[in-house]
Amino acid sequence: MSEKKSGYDFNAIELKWQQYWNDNKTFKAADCDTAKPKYYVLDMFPYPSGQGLHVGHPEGYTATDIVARYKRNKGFNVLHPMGWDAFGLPAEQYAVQTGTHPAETTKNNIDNMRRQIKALGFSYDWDREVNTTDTNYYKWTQWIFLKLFNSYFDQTEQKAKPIEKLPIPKGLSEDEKQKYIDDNRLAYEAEVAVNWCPELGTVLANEEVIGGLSERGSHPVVRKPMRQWMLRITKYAERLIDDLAEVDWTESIKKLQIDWVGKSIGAEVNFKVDGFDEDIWVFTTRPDTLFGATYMVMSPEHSLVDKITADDKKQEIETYRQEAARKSDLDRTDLAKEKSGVFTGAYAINPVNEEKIPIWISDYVLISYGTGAIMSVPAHDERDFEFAKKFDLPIIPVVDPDRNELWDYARRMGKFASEDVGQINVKMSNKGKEKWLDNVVHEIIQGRACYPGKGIAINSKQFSGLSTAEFKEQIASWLSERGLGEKAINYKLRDWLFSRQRYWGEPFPLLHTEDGRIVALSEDDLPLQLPQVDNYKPTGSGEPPLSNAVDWLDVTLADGTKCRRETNTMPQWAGSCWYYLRYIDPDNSEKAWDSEKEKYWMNVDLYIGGAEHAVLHLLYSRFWHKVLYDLGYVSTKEPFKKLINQGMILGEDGQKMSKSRGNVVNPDHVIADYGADSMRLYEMFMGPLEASKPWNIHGVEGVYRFLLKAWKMTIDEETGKLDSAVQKTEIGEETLKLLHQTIKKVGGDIEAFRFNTAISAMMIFVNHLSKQKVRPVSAIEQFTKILAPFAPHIAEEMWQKLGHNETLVYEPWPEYDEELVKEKEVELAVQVLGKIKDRIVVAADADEEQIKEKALASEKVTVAMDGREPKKIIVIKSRLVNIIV
RNA sequence: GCCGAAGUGGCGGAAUUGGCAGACGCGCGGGAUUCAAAAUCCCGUCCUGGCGACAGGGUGUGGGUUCGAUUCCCACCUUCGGCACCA
Repeated sequence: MSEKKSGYDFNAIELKWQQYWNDNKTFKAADCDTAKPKYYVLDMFPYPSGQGLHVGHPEGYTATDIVARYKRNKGFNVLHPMGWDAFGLPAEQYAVQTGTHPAETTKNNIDNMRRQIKALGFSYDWDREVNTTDTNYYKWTQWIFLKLFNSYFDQTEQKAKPIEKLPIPKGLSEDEKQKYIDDNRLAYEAEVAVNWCPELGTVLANEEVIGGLSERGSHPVVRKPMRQWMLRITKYAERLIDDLAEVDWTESIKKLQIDWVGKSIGAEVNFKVDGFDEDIWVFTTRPDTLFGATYMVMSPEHSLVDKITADDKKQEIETYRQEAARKSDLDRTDLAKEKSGVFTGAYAINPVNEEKIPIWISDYVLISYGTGAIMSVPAHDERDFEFAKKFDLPIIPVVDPDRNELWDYARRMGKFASEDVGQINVKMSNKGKEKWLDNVVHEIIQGRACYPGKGIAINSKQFSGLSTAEFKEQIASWLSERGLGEKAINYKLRDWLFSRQRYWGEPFPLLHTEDGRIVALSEDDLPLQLPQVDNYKPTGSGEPPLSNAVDWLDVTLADGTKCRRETNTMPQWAGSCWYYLRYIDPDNSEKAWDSEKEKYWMNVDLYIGGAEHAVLHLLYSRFWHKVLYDLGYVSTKEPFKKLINQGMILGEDGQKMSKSRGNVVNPDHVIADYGADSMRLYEMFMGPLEASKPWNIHGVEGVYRFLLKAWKMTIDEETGKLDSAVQKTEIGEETLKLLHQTIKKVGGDIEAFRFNTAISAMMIFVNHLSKQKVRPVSAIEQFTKILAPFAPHIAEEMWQKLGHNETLVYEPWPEYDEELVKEKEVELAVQVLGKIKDRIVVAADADEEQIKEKALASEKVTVAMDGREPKKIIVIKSRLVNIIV
């Protein structure tokens, strides 16, 4: 399209100003400038994919750019950086297929995406660009890893400390001492079950496994314990929840994080195994139902299963375990609707009543949560109830339900788990409801139905009659006194599996000695560079690709000890966990960042990115930040003050954009046809930042027309100079009022991230001003300033044509006068009994009496009142009048 | 199943300490300009009835609170996003 007859040659204008900003380093952020307040605006940095930018990226980037530019106008020293989260699988897979080194692929992709991002005119300080795959960057990722490795978590102080300060129990041998230390590090090695695909020779992520088969090629996948590096994020569970109070995030994102951490309070209880000298610990949130525990279930992976299984059950147990191993975590829950399990032949002793209860294994018990074993109380747990029904195990009720809670529970369930009670009917009469509840309670205390709620204890010896809450308290002390259990807190959050069997990631700065010890590199030996390899595939035995780097692999220490390097690499999260800190001091070769600069810039005032990172990235990042805080490297508890998740931009068909649907919009084309300013403006005009909304190319035309109109009200189409209607005169009353209203609205909307309505206000102003025969220069100048954060190129060009030589990036934001914003006269709706009958115009400061008088004087109102007397007259100033008769 | 967000014209959306529903933009209809078209400009545009002034209805559905509800409360339906037996 590229309509340039109007003189609005956006391609030329945009190129010109991008060049200007670049040459003049207009957006360079000054470190530690105490003359100005600082403002740190951060985008989630992108993975440089071969597809390049999609229209979703610029949405968040435009929002932050508007804020960054606005804050500069408001006198802030703004830090607004950009970089690349460049490790990751796609470049590695491309390397496997083509032999191209991932570094080369990555560089090309970055060059392309940088070009695309620059074409949108964002005000980044490009001198601070970071790249997680750069050795000068990942040197410090490795440095942080060493900090984790060389720290432990002090339980009483609830913080990380250097490992040298770890108190070591007396009387340990050298080996035991070493093991004790290693077991307390924040980074530790463990055998964990991973999704192993023998055919592909690699470990797969949960989402790469579908129905027990690999997503690529449909090969069988099994759960296999493998040696992995883990990070002790669970130590920070409590603080990750508590410190959310300090940040300005929406309640729903906070809740997402809280639920992910998944704190639950209960007790761990010790069950002896009958005939063995073994203990099985179980975690329960309902220690008050111990008397109702009629059997026990262990996860198939539980370490005691082999030991306690009776000889005649071994075959059956082994078969079941193998079946369970074949299922991924997802399949276990999704496909296994019907409960399954096998009896081990062994019995446990219930500590409260010495009853022998059978021990089963079943895959509904997860090895990774709690202790990997549960006590089953079928009368008060739905899963246990289902299992007991299926295998005909006894059900002993121990809670007489609280009737209110039972009613709520039954209503939520929609039905009740017993055939003998009729369907629940929400519209039941009170009497009917009581009768129905009587029946249900009867079913429950007969053990024919399950009720998981609170109530009064029954069948629990000396504890009978206690409320659930009292019982929990008393049983906890009772168990504790006898050494049979303790209060305990469990979290759904697991320690972070931090190693990957990949090539394209940060190498761990660790050595394995011949005799099995682990030695960390010293900080002086960093960076540990990624070696060249001929083959990017894992070896057939599942060894990571780095095992192929023979020259790199073997190391001999100064004392002659022979070592092998760690061949796993870090996950993509590692680099993105701390990039916001490197932006503060990106070229520092002595330190990860200077602490004066850190104190000046942190924390991040505004962080915008996709909702897909609302849980993991933010949790991991916050975890690292807290460790760095404990060790004194950062000055704030939390990294990100204000967080916003932008919504998704859908295709024109309202579907998620994807290559297969063919509905992907390429920003390059939009910029070529309508310009970057139109692209930016449209992405903000579509709707609220946080909502998902469909792309519509006609919408781009709409905002383009707005820019064109703004251009034409300023510039003469023929001469390219100021239009003759633009004159140095006083601004007329009406225009002045609208101008001040617009300044107020746009500023307020930017502060509240309501960019769509800010643009609409500017449209109203341009619609008004472009109709005026004479257009005062000062009105246009002020308008240009408020347009600038949204459409910076056209604004700079207009600013220049208005006779200014300097960029308007640092021009002060226009002030508005509250007096001028106010309307002098207002129109009120006059209602009779809530229905609008007429409208009256009154002075803005008219009092109630005057308004009433004027309203009652209306002829239409008189007709509508039909001779009745007003009983009450409600006056809402500047809104309406309602007459009640 | 659980948790979260949201349902407003033909479309994207605006309006909430409860006070004139539909700002702004798209699309559509009509007109101007043009040999004609594109572009541009002007007018109209929630629905129903009426030539009309006007009347009635209207914010997913059904109730409730209120002088007054898109906004608050209860129940339900639908869509999207997240989680997945967490004892």
